[in-house]
Amino acid sequence: MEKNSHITLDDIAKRLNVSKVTVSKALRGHPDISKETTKLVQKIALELGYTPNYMARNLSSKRSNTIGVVVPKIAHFFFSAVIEAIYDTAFHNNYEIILTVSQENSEREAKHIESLLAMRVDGLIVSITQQTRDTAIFNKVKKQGIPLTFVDRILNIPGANTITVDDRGGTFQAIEHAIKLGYTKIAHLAGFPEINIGLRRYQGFEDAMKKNNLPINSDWVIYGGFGEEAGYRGFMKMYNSNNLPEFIFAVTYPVALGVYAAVQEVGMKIPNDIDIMCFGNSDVNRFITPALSCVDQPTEKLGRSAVELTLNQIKNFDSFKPQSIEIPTELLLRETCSKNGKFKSKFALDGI
Amino acid sequence: MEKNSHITLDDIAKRLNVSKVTVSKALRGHPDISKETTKLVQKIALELGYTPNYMARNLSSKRSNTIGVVVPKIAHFFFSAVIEAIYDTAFHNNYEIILTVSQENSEREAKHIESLLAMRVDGLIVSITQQTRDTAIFNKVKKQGIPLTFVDRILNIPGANTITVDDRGGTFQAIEHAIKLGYTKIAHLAGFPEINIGLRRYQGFEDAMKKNNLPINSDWVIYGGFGEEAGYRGFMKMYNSNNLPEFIFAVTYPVALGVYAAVQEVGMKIPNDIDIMCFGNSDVNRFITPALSCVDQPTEKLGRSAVELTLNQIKNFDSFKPQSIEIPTELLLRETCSKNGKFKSKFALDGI
DNA sequence: GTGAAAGCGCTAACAG
DNA sequence: CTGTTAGCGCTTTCAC
Repeated sequence: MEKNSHITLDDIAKRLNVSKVTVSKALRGHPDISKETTKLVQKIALELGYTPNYMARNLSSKRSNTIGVVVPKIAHFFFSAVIEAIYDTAFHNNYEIILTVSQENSEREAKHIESLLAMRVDGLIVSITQQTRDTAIFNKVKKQGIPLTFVDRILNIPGANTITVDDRGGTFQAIEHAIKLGYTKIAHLAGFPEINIGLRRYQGFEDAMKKNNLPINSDWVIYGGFGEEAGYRGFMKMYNSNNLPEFIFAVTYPVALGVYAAVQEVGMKIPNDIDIMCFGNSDVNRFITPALSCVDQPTEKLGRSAVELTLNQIKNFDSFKPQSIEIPTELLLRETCSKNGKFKSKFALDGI
Repeated sequence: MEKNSHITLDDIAKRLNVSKVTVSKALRGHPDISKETTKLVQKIALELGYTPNYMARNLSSKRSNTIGVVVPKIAHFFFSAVIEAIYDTAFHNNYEIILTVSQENSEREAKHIESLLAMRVDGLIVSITQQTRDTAIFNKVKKQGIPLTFVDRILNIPGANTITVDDRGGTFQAIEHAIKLGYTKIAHLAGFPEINIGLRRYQGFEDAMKKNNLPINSDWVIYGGFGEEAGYRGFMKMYNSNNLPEFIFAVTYPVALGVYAAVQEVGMKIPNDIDIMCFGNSDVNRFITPALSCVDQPTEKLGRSAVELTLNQIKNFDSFKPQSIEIPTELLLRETCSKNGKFKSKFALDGI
């Protein structure tokens, strides 16, 4: 029960009358050491309850077997799913993850990155905050030669990898679907244009409208953020000006939920009075009434690719060329924006 | 851009013709060093882009300023909220968190704990998997003198702290509420009795039934797990035996969602044909129709307390006595189990 | 196959 | 106030 009473290599070595080098090698299964010695060492190590000291190991080997991760939020469907995939992939590659949370605060983000550098992570995976504009800290990361991969919310840093979903194409597909259903008066609650996902999703909207020769009504393109309030306010603005569209595409699912709230408040009904769809899936999309159709982001693939790409760069540092990967999305039709009724029940349970 | 070209204390020392001890102290703001030297050192450190090496620091100081965390899941409302609180609290105390995810797999849990021990975390916070029965690894943690705090899903380990919510009292309150509304035929979908939350919630159910002289019908106490399928199967079992209760208390919200699915499938309606409530809140509770009343767990407080307690033990190692904290819950009434209609609209947005 | 020597970058203890 | 000495526990040459 004593504090700081750890068994060391030397303890094992003395017990067996060998040197600690032998023990070190045996424990790592180095071919230098004979089978018998190796077995013996491992037996004693177990017996003594030896726990290696990674700090010492990493200090002398100059690698940490660790990837640092910075995300803006955890308690959010998208991020928690991506994070889970990151953890899984790292685990299967025998790497540790050190996760930090910026809480959408860019100063905190920078602090976390400093810490991660100080911990000598072998690579870094970042999804930036909504407010990140300064690139200094990221340039520092690259200057120290640390592989850097941006996920979903990206920055243009020379030498960094980026992994995004096809925001533009996914949105395009969704809008085209709405148009095929007969909608022509189409609104877009668009987040912020300074953030890449806001910009790209808007472009997809624009693409689809142009291709179908539909006018873009500037009253129906509303910026204001990615949260519920943005959706609520966005709808109310259109409602109060007595100029409502037939269909709304929301930049995120919380924005769509804000619209649901506003629509109910004014006594209208989705999807009959006004129809809606959004970018991004969540549990709520599935269970809300009417169930909310959306552009589904492959979170698992995003997280996995981020780790694999970073690992790849760590292991092939000299020959590696920075990559930008864009992952396709899928249209997930439920009760909204889906007149044909070909959707699964929202209560359909997986595997039953 | 070179790999592994880090500035060290010595580099700064040589530049200023002082010893590296002076630099080390100056950088940490040690009172030994004069204001001018300190300032000068900090200036040069910044200029050179110095990043301290925590591995070296921790190796020699024998502390890591780090708390290890093991949770069964991330992409789950309850855990992601607790984790976020853990991160926040650690951040404000200048501690780092190393989070690992067991994916409800006890072998993986043990592996992660070994890693965290090897990283020499100063303390450990754990919420065990559904299948954890073996206590060996936790005893090892205590043997190494590492402060250990269990959160929500606990194990009985001598010397460990536990932080739980009042599962028994919260359930009691919920069942009493249902009884006051006039229900007497009450069912409980109860998870697994081997897990503390399963056991405690069942006890709360039992308490309320006994106190109100209501019989407990063994056909209406159904075990089977904490997920959606458990809820689906539990309801179907009662339905198929032509013996339905008036009210169901679900051990978790996924179990309740499974019941929603089953109820819809057989063409019944909640809350008129059968009413329901559950332990645990989530976004879905709020947005589903009818909105699902529940026992609300104070996730923020759980996470915060876990970190504070662990930190307390780290800092007062010798005088510290292990603690068991139980945090009260709150009844959160929405559209189910709430005949008086005094609930807020499910679409009510915070702060609007 | 095995081990002795050197050092990773830093901090703690003590001496000046 | 500043510097010297000695490690922390491990891995990496390079001899034997």
